[in-house]
Amino acid sequence: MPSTPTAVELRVIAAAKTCCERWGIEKVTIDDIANEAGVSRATLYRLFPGGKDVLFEALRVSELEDFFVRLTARVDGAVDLEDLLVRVVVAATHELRDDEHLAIMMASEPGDTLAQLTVEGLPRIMRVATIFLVPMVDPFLPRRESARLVELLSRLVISYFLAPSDHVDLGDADSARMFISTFILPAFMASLTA
Amino acid sequence: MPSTPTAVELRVIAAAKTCCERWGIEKVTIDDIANEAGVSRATLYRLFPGGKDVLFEALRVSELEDFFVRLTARVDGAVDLEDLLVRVVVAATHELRDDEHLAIMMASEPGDTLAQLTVEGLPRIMRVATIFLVPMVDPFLPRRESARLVELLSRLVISYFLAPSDHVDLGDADSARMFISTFILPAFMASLTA
DNA sequence: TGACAGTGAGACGAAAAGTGTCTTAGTGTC
DNA sequence: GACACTAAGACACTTTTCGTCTCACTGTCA
Repeated sequence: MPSTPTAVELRVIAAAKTCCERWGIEKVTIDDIANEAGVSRATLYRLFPGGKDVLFEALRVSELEDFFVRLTARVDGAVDLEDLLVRVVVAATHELRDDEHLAIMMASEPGDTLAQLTVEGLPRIMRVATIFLVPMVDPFLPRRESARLVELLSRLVISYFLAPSDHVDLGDADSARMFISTFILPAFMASLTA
Repeated sequence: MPSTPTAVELRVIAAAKTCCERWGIEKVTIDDIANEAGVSRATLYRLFPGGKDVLFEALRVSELEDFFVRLTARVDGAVDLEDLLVRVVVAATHELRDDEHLAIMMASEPGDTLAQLTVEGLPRIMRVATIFLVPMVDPFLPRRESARLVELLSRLVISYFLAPSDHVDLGDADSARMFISTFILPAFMASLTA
């Protein structure tokens, strides 16, 4: 939604991220972030009216978009729906496992971080995931089905990331392919256009 | 000076250390520490009247004593003064370099941490260093000279730790021996009893 | 059993920190 | 010279933190 953040906005968001990693979201103050960004408090409130809440919401959206931009880059060249889904799921799982900021947050503030991956944050994740992934799935499925599929897979990737299973490893291509062809694709078979 | 801290005191001090590493001394509150220690705020104030200042002073003394206890263990069996000094200096330098807590503090709050190694903290360091080291040097020197020697070496170890030199590496036994025999021992020659 | 030391919980007012809005003055651009 | 944008900081307000206090509870020892 934030069409294109300006340079100052990006600097402030980056500062928020830095401060957040250093002190945890609980301990950060608006002043900390303003100082880190080399920006006055007035400017910060002008850019993000609403203060901390709005700013951190922007940070999360920004991170989420970065996440999917990287993901998209790693998924190019899929030949069919199964191939596409496997690549997306595997890449997303690896992205999550390699996300340093996420790891720091998870270690220092598990409660808030989990909430951002589940109850509170899931709607936003779904929204951004839909924006990025539905267009990729569209060639293979009717729009309504694409959205349902993306939602289903997003939820599953997060769930298996948070609580790994003995039976499936969505970070492994073979395992992911088996999982997807067995449990996911059949439900969408009737709608398959290709 | 704290004859023997009780179990509760030790738990509170450990909690202070943990919180300090997690949030930095600036951001920690008494409540944080009390919670981490599983102790009520009332108890904390009862144990450390004066609050944060007194508590962190106790933490520093505690760390300092641990430091010298470890140091003492690594210096056993010196045969003469030069040998003893080399061992002490090398071991102390390694202790400093390997001190994780110190590294974390230095990274997150360089100002305060440096102050604790120089202007503000040096008197305490000298005091504890004297208590631990003078008895080890005593067999070789008159008491007054021992104290002066310990002070001199402590200052040098800290200085070379904070700002390493191209000419001397006090973490290296040969280099330290050269340094000590050239620049330190001659000044105390006249007093040598052995 | 009853005195007693040690504790957790939490109320309390005071102090400090943080918040959000505003004004002012300065800077660079058109 | 008008303009947009900003840093600095004053301001009233809210929230957090502090330090002290009381009170009830729990074990321990006599």
